[in-house]
Amino acid sequence: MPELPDVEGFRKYFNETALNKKIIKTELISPEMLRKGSPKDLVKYTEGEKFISSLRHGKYFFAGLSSNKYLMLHFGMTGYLIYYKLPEDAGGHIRLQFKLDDGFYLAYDNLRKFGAILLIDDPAEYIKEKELGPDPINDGLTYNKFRERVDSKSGNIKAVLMDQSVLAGIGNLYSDEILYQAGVHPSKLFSSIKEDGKKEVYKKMMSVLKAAVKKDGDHSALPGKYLLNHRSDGEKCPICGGKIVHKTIAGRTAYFCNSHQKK
DNA sequence: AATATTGTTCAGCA
DNA sequence: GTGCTGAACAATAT
Repeated sequence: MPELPDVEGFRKYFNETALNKKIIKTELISPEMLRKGSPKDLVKYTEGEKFISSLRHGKYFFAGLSSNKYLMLHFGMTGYLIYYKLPEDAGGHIRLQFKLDDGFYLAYDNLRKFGAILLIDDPAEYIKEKELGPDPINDGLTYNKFRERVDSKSGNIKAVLMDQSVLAGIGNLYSDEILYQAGVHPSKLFSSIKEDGKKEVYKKMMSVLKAAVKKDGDHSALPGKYLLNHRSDGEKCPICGGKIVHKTIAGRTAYFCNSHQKK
């Protein structure tokens, strides 16, 4: 699930469950997911420490620790956070588990081991290292700023929206959703879109992300006119009655309406 | 049984 | 340097 709205949902969940709690025990069940540093250090800087803050940039989540370090989690395609009292209520693929001082556990579950676990010093530095673009929600991205980031790119609009160095947080599903709402074909070049269309892409990007953040990334809670709940071939387009089709664009499976998103 | 999958990164090529 | 494609990563569902 994890694109910007989903990860923001995890952050909220973290705030409601683990923030300001002390870690009694740290268990790294899948040490290969720790992409740098030693498991020993992960334990050293988390056990006995408190979670004191949380932040998110794009699809990256950071939990601030009282040891002055940050736990960075990337969720890949299948990661999520889960809070539970009984270990049998944990997900089936727990990779990292914290026992908290309230008797509950907070864990990072990830079926496929894409994603990453890291212990870092400074989120801002990490974001710079990764060359992540601005986060449209956190950074209050204006239309001018959006144009500044996107205008220099020559790839198709879907690829540009998904490029984390242009903007951080949009992936396959939400890029499709934004273009569907804006009525723009995913394989169009941004430069070939008329002024009005460009503005529409920006507006829909902001409104779709905001709406999804409000629903904590829960797709089924989004309005019926969203493509997210109609991502399959031959479905009737809830906006214009056209047909939903798919095609590989920017290396991913793009779904779009073959009638109101014209090339 | 072959194929697809909400993400990232890298090699190879134009 | 830019952009595109395909592969790799890993595990599951259809």
